[in-house]
Amino acid sequence: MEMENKNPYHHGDLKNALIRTGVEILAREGVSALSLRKVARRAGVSHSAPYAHFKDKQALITAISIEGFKKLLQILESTFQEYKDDTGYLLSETAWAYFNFAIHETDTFKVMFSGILEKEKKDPDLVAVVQQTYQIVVRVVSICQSEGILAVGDANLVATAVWAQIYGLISLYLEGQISHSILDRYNLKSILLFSINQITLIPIQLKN
Amino acid sequence: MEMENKNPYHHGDLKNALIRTGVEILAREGVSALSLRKVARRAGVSHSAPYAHFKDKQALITAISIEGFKKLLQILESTFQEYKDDTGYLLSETAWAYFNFAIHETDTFKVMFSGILEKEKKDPDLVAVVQQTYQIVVRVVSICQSEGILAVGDANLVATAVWAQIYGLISLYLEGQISHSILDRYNLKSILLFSINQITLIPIQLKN
DNA sequence: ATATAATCTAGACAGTGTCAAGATAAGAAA
DNA sequence: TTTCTTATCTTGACACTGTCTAGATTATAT
Repeated sequence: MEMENKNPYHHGDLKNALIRTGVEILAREGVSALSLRKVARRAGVSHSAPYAHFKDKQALITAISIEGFKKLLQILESTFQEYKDDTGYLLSETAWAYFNFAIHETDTFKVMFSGILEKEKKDPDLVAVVQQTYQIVVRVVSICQSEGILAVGDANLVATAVWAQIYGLISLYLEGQISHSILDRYNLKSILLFSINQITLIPIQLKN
Repeated sequence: MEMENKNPYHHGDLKNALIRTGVEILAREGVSALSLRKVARRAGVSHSAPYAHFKDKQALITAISIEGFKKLLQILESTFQEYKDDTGYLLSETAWAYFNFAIHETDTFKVMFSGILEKEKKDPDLVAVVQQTYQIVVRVVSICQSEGILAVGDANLVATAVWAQIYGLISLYLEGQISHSILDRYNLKSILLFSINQITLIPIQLKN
């Protein structure tokens, strides 16, 4: 919670302030409440001030998206550090960390992925941080392969399959597409674990 | 391509006309171009005429969504009929049909699932058709289980896992999150097949 | 100190979703 | 048939939105 004390009547360090405000609105009021004008208003500037720092609304969203990926990256990174030697739990804990992020930062997650960001707009910073996130999955997969937990083969392909599995489950859950009969009978952790174990060669578990 | 010939100066069978127009706009100009006013304009009525038939913009989108699910349902149904006895191909062809639908009707697919439709709004008709779609997956999974292609266990859970796998891959692809190195090396069919085979007990193939 | 560039404001434009009042037609009741 | 009622559709308004232009203000560099 660092603050820029200088309150220069006319300037601040907008850009970052706008991103922060955007992230807040996203977390508090959801993706549908995220408008450029509201961000500007909330940040205490005029409605077209953001255009000095962002080409578009899309550009702001991309910046927010990057912030989200950084946070996710950090979470996955620390999970990796914690379990990189406890290989029996590595995959499941990584998946669970991913899932947790999506559950708790739902709207950020939605903005990071689905719909809003079109694939043409490949901002280099975005691409970079997405790549880093993906690389963690690849690393986890490689270790699991050498431990006999995942089938051998092109680690990139396997990583894509694993990522699709986890991401698919998260998406279906967030969109309320997982049948009630399932949600009533099992908790999320079990469902996730079961799904992952469809992919593993030997069953793995979640810690605690 | 049935048409309502009667062109009653003042009335038609709006509601269906609005849905059709919406579907068209979605297919031709994408989800971001889908506005209530444009649909109305295109259908030749005033901008608030739709409110006689739909509570909301959301309600129109839900109706369009239902239309999409019906189409998907029909595709999966006919794929099922074609391969229900050719069990070696049943799972992969179902998955491929699903994938194809998503590729060709991308924006309809996006509307059907992600983001726009909030999970609170559970229109009974929508829920019903989604259920039917899901049931096909369950049926496919059950057959694959009895053929030793998929692991035994709660068919609902396995179906969820399988669906998550396929849906996840589709989503990642549509959002451009599948790494270039993979897309360059393999074609979509192979990637899909590889992913599914991570889940099967014995390798399956795609026809032709 | 002055010129140049970055930043911010104010105002406008064409869109949007939604609501309220009223016109128009269709169907039911008399 | 004529009248009443209800569904449908139009017009106009309101508060929003993203984006653009012109001008004010400040920082930076010369």
